[in-house]
Formats: sequence, C-alpha cells, structure tokens
Amino acid sequence: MESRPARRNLSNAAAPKLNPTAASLLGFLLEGPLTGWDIVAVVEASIGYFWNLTRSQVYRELRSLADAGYVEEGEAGPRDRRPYTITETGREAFMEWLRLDPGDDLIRMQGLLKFFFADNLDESIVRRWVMVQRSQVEKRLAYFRELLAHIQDEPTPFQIHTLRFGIAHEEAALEWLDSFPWSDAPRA
Amino acid sequence: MESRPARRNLSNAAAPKLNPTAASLLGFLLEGPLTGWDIVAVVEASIGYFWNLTRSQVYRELRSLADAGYVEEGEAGPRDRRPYTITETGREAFMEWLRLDPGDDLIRMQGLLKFFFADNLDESIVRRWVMVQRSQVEKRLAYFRELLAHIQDEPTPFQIHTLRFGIAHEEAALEWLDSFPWSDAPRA
DNA sequence: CGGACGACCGTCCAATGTGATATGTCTATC
DNA sequence: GATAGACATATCACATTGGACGGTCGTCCG
Repeated sequence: MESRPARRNLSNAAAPKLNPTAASLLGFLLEGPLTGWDIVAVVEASIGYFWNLTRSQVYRELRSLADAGYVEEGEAGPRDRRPYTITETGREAFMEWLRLDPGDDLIRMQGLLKFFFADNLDESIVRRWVMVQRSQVEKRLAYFRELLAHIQDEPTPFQIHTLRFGIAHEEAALEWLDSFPWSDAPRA
Repeated sequence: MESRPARRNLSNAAAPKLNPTAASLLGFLLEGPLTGWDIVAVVEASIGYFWNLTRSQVYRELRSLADAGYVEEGEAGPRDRRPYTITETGREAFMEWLRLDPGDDLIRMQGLLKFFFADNLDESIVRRWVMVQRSQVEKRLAYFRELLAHIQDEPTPFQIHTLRFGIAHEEAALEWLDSFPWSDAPRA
C-alpha cells in the first residue's frame, strides 16, 4: 500500500479553483451519489430556471472533478448509469467555494430583448408574444407553488425561501405582462 | 461593374441564420451607426442586466456581420473608432429574427444558488451575503428609476415598459431579501 | 412471445461566449 | 512635456452551449 495515487491537494494550498458549474455539482452531490443525468433532472426540478446547466457540461465537469479527487466515479449500473460520490476533499472544496462572495448574475432574456425592439413589429405579433410569455410564466408559477405546497425530501429553510424567490419573480413578471398600456386600452 | 462581389443572399433562401447576439447588435444599429464600444455602452446602460454581451464577442460578431453583408464597416475615426452601419439586408435579417418566437431565457444567479445551499453556512456569512445582494439590488433599482424619470432619446413605449420590467424585478427581489424568516426574528 | 416505441443515459463537436491581457490613442491636468 | 486615465480594438486560451448521435432498457400491445 505504498505510493498512494493521490497527487493533488497535498496541502490546503493551490487547490485547483472550482468553477461555478463544478461547484454547484458538488453541492447537489452533498446528500448522496447521483449520476450526471440525475443531477440535471434534480436541478431542473428545483432552481433550474435560475441556475442553468447543460448535459455536456455536467458530464465533462464530473469527469474533471473525478480527476481532481473531489468525487469518485461508481460502478456503471443498468444503462451505463455512473453514479458519482462526493469525497471529503470535495466537501471541503465546496464549502470553500460557498463561503466566497457570489459572482455576478448572468442573464440573457431573449424574450425581453425582443420586446425591447417590439416597436418595429405588428401589434398582433406582440400580442401573441405576450400570450406565450404569459403562459410560460403561469406554468412556472403553478409549478413553484405546487412544489412549495407538497414538499418532500426535507428541504432546508433556505431551499424553501429560494422557491419563494421563484414565486415572487414570476408573480412580478405576470403583473408586468398584464400592465402593458396597449393603445386601444379601455378608457375608464 | 460586372461581377458584383456580393455572394450571399442571392435569394430569400439560405440566409445564414442569425444568432441572438448578432441579431441584438443589428437591433442596436437600427437607429444609426455605432462602434463596437458604443454598442456595449448603450446596452449596458439600458437592458444590460437582462441582456449580457462581452466586448470580445461584440467585435467578433460585428466582423462576421460585415462579412455577411448585414452591416458596413465605416472609416476609422479618432482612436481607431470604427462605426458600423446596418444595411438594408441587415434590417431584413433583423426583422425576420425579431418575428420568430424568442428562445429560452438563460439565467445563472450564482448568488441565489449559494443561498440555496446556505444551510451549510454560518448565519453571519449569510447575513453578509444578504446585505451585499441588497445593496446591489438597490443600486440597480435606483438606476432604473432614475432612467425612467429622466429619459432622453425618445424611447418607444416598449423600451419604457422594458424598464418597468427591470423595476418590477428589482422590487420583487428587494421584498424577498427582506422577508427571510431568521431564527431570531422578533415574535410579534 | 417478439418487436417496437419511448424514456433513459452518455458522448461528441462545431458554434458561441468569456475574461484576461496587450497595444495603442486621445484628453486633461499639472 | 510628462503622466494619468478614459477610450477603443484585438487576440488567445478556455468555458459553455445545443443538438445530433448511438446505445440501452422497460413496457405495452398484437
């Protein structure tokens, strides 16, 4: 048992810096092993709207986290399912990242951008656009409310409050969508 | 004058598809020529929080838009300033893009993500985090309100309403930040 | 039974986007 | 006439995306 393979993180110095995506993966592994596919599903079902992930990135990061010794790749299951387990080093790295001040938000709302330019568009198109947005917002709102009402898996108060953020956000969006002063708006 | 150099867009078919970034650049060029630098500044000062751009990307896309014949590069001015002017083809391409249903939002709120995991953190750190977020939100809110009050450049009703979205969003965020049920919250 | 359809799971790649760094220019100020 | 600071673009390594692809398993129906 000589010559242990672990080469990185010999000390607390020079740990390879965690990027936000990688860090978030560790966060979702805290409670137990998950496959890449599962992580994507879990994220989508919770803060997915506010924390975007893509499958390709998730699989890539999981592998690089494994290289860095932050997670361990498990045996391949049924459909090549490969669960990853967070290591102690991984936990530490995650906590370190968590304590840092959060980076800037990154937002790209293509719909809002189009609305910004909507002056160039027929009103009928804009109205359609508003309807589509509205139904999407309604859908997310209903989902969030549902989630809040029937919560499973012992969420922390912070997770619950995050959900409330989603609800607040969607409610504001809804109100906004309904408040556009169309030229043919009823007078009184 | 034989053998015109224009090779693309011989017909209405097969126009190289516009990516959202490129399309938004065209949008900002509608009102008149701008340099890459100017575009970044204009965007940052208006929907910047909801539509992210980076300088490198802007310069790259401007060149590729020029290659495609959607914009024309002007004479270099004072500090190598190179204004771009949208062409008629460019306008058409933009309008075509604008009419399409908007793509999905892309949102990555690192702060919210950290909050989601904040159960693992000392309360003092979370409190600090909330303060930082709060001041950022306040700042954006003040800026948006300021903009709404003293508007220049004849904004369209849609631009004004976009601004209102920003305000609604920040107000909701502020309310949310102030509503977290701390364990030591006053009883009545 | 068998086969076929749809959900599941991971891989790959070209296009897109980021952040840091480099280089140079003009303006103001002393 | 030096120097600081805003202005303006370029470029490179790297991160990230989205969609196409290729397999695997479960289940439902003829």
